[in-house]
Parts: sequence; structure tokens; C-alpha cells
Amino acid sequence: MSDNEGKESLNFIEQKIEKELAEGVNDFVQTRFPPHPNGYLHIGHAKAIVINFGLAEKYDGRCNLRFDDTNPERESQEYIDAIKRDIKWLGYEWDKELYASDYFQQLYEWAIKLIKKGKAYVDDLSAEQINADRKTPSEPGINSPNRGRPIEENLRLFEGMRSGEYEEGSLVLRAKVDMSSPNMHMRDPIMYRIKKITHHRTGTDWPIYPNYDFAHGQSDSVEHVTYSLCSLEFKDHRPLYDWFIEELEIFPSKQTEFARLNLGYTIVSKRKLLQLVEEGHVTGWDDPRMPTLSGFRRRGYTPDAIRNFVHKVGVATRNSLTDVALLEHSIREDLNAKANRVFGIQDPLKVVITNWPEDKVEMMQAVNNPGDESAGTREMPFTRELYIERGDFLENPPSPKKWYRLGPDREVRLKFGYIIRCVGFEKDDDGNIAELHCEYDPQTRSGQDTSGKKVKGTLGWVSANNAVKGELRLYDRLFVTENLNDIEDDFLNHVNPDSLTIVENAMLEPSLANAKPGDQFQFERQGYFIVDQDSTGNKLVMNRTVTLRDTWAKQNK
RNA sequence: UGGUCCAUGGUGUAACUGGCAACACGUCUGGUUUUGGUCCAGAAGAGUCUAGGUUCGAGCCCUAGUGGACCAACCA
Repeated sequence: MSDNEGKESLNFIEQKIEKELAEGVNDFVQTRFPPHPNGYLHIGHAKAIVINFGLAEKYDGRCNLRFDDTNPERESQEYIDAIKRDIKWLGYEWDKELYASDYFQQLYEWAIKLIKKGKAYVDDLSAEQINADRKTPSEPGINSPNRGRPIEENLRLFEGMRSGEYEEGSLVLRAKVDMSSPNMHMRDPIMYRIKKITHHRTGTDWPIYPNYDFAHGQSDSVEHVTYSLCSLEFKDHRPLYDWFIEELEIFPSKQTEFARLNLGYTIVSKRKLLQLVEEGHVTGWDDPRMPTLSGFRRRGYTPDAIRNFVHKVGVATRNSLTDVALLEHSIREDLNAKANRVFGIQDPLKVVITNWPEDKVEMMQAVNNPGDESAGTREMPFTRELYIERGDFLENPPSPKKWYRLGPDREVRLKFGYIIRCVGFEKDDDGNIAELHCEYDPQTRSGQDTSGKKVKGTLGWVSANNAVKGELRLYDRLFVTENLNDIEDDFLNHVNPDSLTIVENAMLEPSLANAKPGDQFQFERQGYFIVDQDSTGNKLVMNRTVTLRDTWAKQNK
């Protein structure tokens, strides 16, 4: 859907679809999401998922989930399971669950068809020689001496490859296209290579595996994919994609390319993400700092927020670098509506209400979500001893007029409680503020204020007697450099040393004692948090999803 | 350097078949607010990479240039 209110603005793929549907070029929208099962899904995949599944939904079509498992080397069932979990979490359901490996027999037969047409041949040149003969983009390549091998011999050799007679690397099957093409992918690309590796699904059935170019388009064709959407770097493959389909005379799937998502301060290279995991820079693929969908999930990002984010980014054909502020806006927008407000104090400073009786407890009514009345209210015990955030008190505010919070002889409202005035404080031996002495004004009880007082500052607080202790994990961006594109192996030198701050003993309001893993809250004035999956009954562990916009902090940076 | 693609406020996208460059984020200002949040109102910020051309009229079409991306795995 478009973000524009009145008029609907279609991206270029939607325009293309509507045009082709109207002209009868196509009568159905069939897409597919084709992950290679060699890693976890990340935010970049989210774009492909939202586009492929979203388009199918929008135009009453279908979207398949197809694993592109044509290279068994780094593939595993663990990745397949994780990928399926993440797609479901994003809120999508695939029509069919398919595997390129399901088509191995069909692909093999099609390869034979091309050999018989004289459009493919077996080459025994070394990989090095083949690449050398392909030359560079600026000069034509050299035909392989095997290019003219008789069809019968090609057939015999290829069948030998299939039955495992030859060693890895000794033979390949190549398409006979055009060694002088300026498009390197057309210079007799390799269709099959010998790999005597156990495949996670077909086991040892196949000693040969098709390459991407001889698997992807053909899989699309089998599935009658009408819109094969992929990223820009496959643009050069399109002529080959079409060539195979034309020579094979099979269903004419068409490829359309769009720009992949680049997000500031974010790495999405699977190789690098794997390195972060394996070298222990993070705790796993689902570390809340990882840009993986499982990481975002654990961090507290919601499927709705991520889907909305992708829509806001849009779809185009030019490379771009999206500002993380857009992602953060998306998550705040969603959580602002959904997350209940609670109080939590990260760095507690004790406040003694000197004119409050020792044992008196008053229950205050706290609103759960000011934007959603149906979220209801909860009770908060107000007692003589409370905690407030240490940063909410300044002995000497640098610019007193702009400081709304507590200071000597200043008044402030404790939200849902009373207005208090700071009448004194104690310091420890090191000169740090140890305790505040305040007086409350009985006329100012929340909701029943008869004092007529107006204060600018409103503070969060928790009762010292009833607070729940929790561990807060404050996550920040993992990297300090915005554009990580140009950085190859140097990326580890840009790791943010402060990407994780653990607050061991935060003081949280009593209602949090019942919180369960996955519950999400807004700590007033602090940020959005989610109860971590590892949180147990004894220990409440919460991850900070994102901070709140804080104009005061921003101005005083 | 051969080919392909791309170029619109700070960022990301719009602008149907040439007709007043729009939306979102961000930024700033003011208002409401028992969150310095939210919400509401408003503002600033590009004349569309450059130079030509076609046209009554060009962001859009043409030519050249400049800048960027991609392609030379038996990866996808």
C-alpha cells in the first residue's frame, strides 16, 4: 500500500503488473521468494519478502517459498527452519514450499535436450583455463577446443558425469552461447559442475549440481512464475535467463530487477554476519544487535513495523542508502500504539518524602496507554521512600530556565502521584548525591489536585519498598560507520564498543513482576523494552528496542 | 578501459500520455499534554548532475559529458 493519503502511487513493478494484466500479457501474478539456505534472513531479505508476498496478496496472486539449494556446500536444515520461522513471523504464508533440488531430474533432462540441440557441450578445461579464455569484459573470449565436440560424445560424457564416473573439477557442462559477448555471463556459462558432496535433501543421489543460471529461471518456469523479482546485480543475467527459456521452449517467466535495501550502520553480508557469530562478537544469529529478522524480533521490533518500513523505503532501480531513522520511526510508530507505559528506573536515586508517614501506602492510579483508553489502568504504591532517575536531579542546573526536573528547592510532579519539593540532600564521602529529601504537597494528589500549582517537570518513580529488580540490556548500533559498503574485511575495526550496556539492578514498578517473555512496554521517558526470551521468574531481563525521541537530550548534546 | 543500469530537498521515494516538482522520514517553530513521548498546527529546505537540442512548454524526449553501481566463482 502507498503512504500517500488520497492518490495512490504505484511503484514501478506495480505499474508494470497492472499494465501487463490490462494488456493480457499476463493473467496471473505468480511470485516466489527464493532464499539460499546458507544463513539467516536479514533486513535486506525483509524487503524481498514484503515485495514478493505483498504483490501476490495485492493482485490476488500467489507466492511460493522456494529454497535455491543448488550448492550443498553451506546449506543446512537449520537455516531452512529458521527461514520458514522468520517468514511466518513477518506475517506471510507461502503457497507452495519448494526446493530447487526437487527439479534436479527435470533440469538434468533439459540439459540433455540442450546437448541434443547442439547448445551445450562438455568441457574438460581447468577452471583456471576456462576463466582465462573468457578474457575480460573489454575483449572477446576464446572458444574452448571442446566447443565443437560431437553431440554423441557430449551425451556420453554428461551421462558419465551424472553417474559419478569423473572426478570433481574434471568436467563441466557449458552452454554454447557467445564467447565474444560483452556480457560475461553469455560467454558459455557453466551449467553443471561435479560436486561429490552430500546434499541435505537429495543425499548422494547427485554427483553433479546445476549452477544458478541453469536452475533459477528453469525453476521459475516450472512454477509458472510470471514475475521473477530479484536484485539489480542480476540484471546482467537476464539475457541468459531468457536464452535458456527460449532454447528449452518452456514457460516464459520474466525477470524484473529492483534495488536491494542498504541500511545505514548495518551489514547484511551473510559471510560477515556468520563471522560475527563464529568469532563471538555477538551471542548468535539472534543477538539483538544483529540485523537478522530473528535479531530484530528479539530486540522487540514488530512484524508490522518492519513491513511498514519496507513500504516507506519504496521500490526503485537505483542504489540507495536508507537512513536508520526511518526504521526507528517505524518501530516507534507501531509500539507507541501498542505498548503499555510502565515506570522503570535505570540508575536509582533514593528520595525520602520527609512529611510522609513511615508506614503509609497510597495506591495511585496509573494510565496504561494515554492514546488507548481500552488499555485501562493499574495501581502503583506510593510510599515514603521512592526511587527516581539519578539524571533527573541536578544540584546546579547549567541553564535553570530550561531544566524542568528536580534541583534544590525545585518542584516537580511525580507522575500519577504528588507534587514534591526538594528540601535537601545528602552526599556520600565521594561527593556524590546519596539521597534526596523532599516534601510532598497533600493538595496535589493526581486527579484530585486542588492546589492550582503548575509544574513543568514530571518524573517517573517507583516505590523503594515494592520495586521489582530487573536487568536491562541497552542495545545500540553495532557499528559506528554509516556506510559499510566499501569496507571489506576491515568491518570489525568499526565495531561500536558501547553497543551493549547492561544495567544489572534497575528498579521497576511492581506490576512488572507478572511480565512474560515477549511482553513489550514503554518505560516512560526512557524507551521501548521487550522482556527477553531468556527471562525467568527470578530474573526479569529486558532488551531495549529503541529509545524515545528526546528533544531535551538532543538539544543538550 | 567493453557492456549494462542509475542520477529529483539532508535521507528514501512520487510526479499518469511533456503542463504550477509532491509524500514520508529528518530538521526547526508554536500549541495541547501529569512522559522534554504522543498528538495538533506551521516553517525552512530541491527548481530535478552538467552542457546543448527538440517543443508554445522538458524532471520526463534526443545528443554529449560528468558522477555512481554492477559484471571477468565450477557462489547465489
